[in-house]
Amino acid sequence: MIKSNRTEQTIQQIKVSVDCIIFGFNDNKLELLLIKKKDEPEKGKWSLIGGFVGFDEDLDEAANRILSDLSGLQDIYMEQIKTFGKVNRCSFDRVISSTYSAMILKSSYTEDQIEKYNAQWFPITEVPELIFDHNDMVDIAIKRMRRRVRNFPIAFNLLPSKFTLPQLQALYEGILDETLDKRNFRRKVSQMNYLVKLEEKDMTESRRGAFLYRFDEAWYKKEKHFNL
Amino acid sequence: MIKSNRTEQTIQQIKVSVDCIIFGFNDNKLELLLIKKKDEPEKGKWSLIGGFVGFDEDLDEAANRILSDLSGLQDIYMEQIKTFGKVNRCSFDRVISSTYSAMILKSSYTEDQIEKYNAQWFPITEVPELIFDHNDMVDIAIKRMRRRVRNFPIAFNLLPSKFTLPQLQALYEGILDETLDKRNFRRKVSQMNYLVKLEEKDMTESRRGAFLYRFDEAWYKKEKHFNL
DNA sequence: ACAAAAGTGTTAACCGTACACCCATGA
DNA sequence: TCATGGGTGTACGGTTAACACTTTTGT
Repeated sequence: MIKSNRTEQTIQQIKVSVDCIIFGFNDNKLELLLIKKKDEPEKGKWSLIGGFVGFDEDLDEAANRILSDLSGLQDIYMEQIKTFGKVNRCSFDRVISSTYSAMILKSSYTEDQIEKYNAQWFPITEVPELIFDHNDMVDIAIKRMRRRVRNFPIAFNLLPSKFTLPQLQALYEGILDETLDKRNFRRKVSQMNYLVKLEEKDMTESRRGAFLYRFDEAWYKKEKHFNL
Repeated sequence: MIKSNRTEQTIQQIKVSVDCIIFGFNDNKLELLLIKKKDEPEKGKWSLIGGFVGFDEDLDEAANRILSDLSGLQDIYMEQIKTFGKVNRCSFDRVISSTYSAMILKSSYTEDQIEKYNAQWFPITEVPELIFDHNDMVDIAIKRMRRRVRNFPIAFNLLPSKFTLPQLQALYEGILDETLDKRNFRRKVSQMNYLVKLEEKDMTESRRGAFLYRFDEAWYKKEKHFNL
């Protein structure tokens, strides 16, 4: 990083924000958390969860603080996706924005919070028109997430800590928006030793019941191989 | 992007910069373009090619302007890698920096320019200590580039427009820092129809001569499949 | 007994990898 | 003729993809 010969004044006017793309899972579909803007600019329109970065906070920290401020969600691990920096991306100000994305267990975000924060879940096939370039952000985040979800165990946050294989498969089918072969899917799962079959069954979905599984994170960290 | 309740004052003090990670290829090895800082802060130390983003330029444009200003290299297609935003990443100022990376034909950057801009190529195995978090930036860029180079035809800029297969293979071996099987490599190449074998031979490297090939970009865009 | 979801194996195609010799040429 | 780098094919193992029936249990 080198100082250019542009004046400090010019430089200072760029603002830095973060926008959070939060995925949840419901009814076998992927959903996206959006909020309705209460203030200008763009009051009343739908938006990602975003805000300005504080002078004294890391970019990553800012993402978490903003998510927590505007949704009540805390300690969510988010990954940086991309930084958007077109001059006119935001109508009234010069703002560059780094996007961060996470997947969460939808039930960790209560109806109370939804009302309190003026938020709403949207199926990703029905994302409304968003402010600025937020629709582009969402598109990129979805693509990236679909790529990563097959190679990293990032989707287990979208399920309870004990889950059945039909649930897991439905999750993957919902995320990827394609059907998967049940036997091939289960074979792959059975190769991942850190997906631990429990004694218990979940009896709510069928008469026969389906065995519950658990994702053993510590174990995964030793194997570091994931493929679905 | 939503306004937080932090004051505008606080917000304005964050500066936005871009750092460029430029790879070149020489003597079968990957090299990295660095410049020696002429001014404070960190005068005399090695640094990536970086600078502040202008108020009136897109982030992508800024990357190109800065690269051009500080190295003389023009119209290079760069990809955004990641944005670094730790509070203390830069010793004296609050600066967040987006990194961009490109691979260029080293001979397009003349000795004249190198002297003029106080720049120098370093083998990537011998990158010196850089200012701030620039070494981290380089590490991430190299990893990402090695991943991408196998799936996208981004390395052809490092070769003349006509090249031989031994050249191409040496390029890949140099970039990846591993040896590749000649027959497997050539089989893959022969499956990519947009790598067009010419009638001509290059006679400079051997008595027998090696056939020249050409990368047909338009053709590639139809097939969109690359794997080496 | 039947409906509804859970669970289970085999085969064929494909892809990645390992491996060794002949060819063309100029000196 | 020999030294040098260019060029070629095959066999094995692992991975993916396609495919249909049996099991359990509550009603």
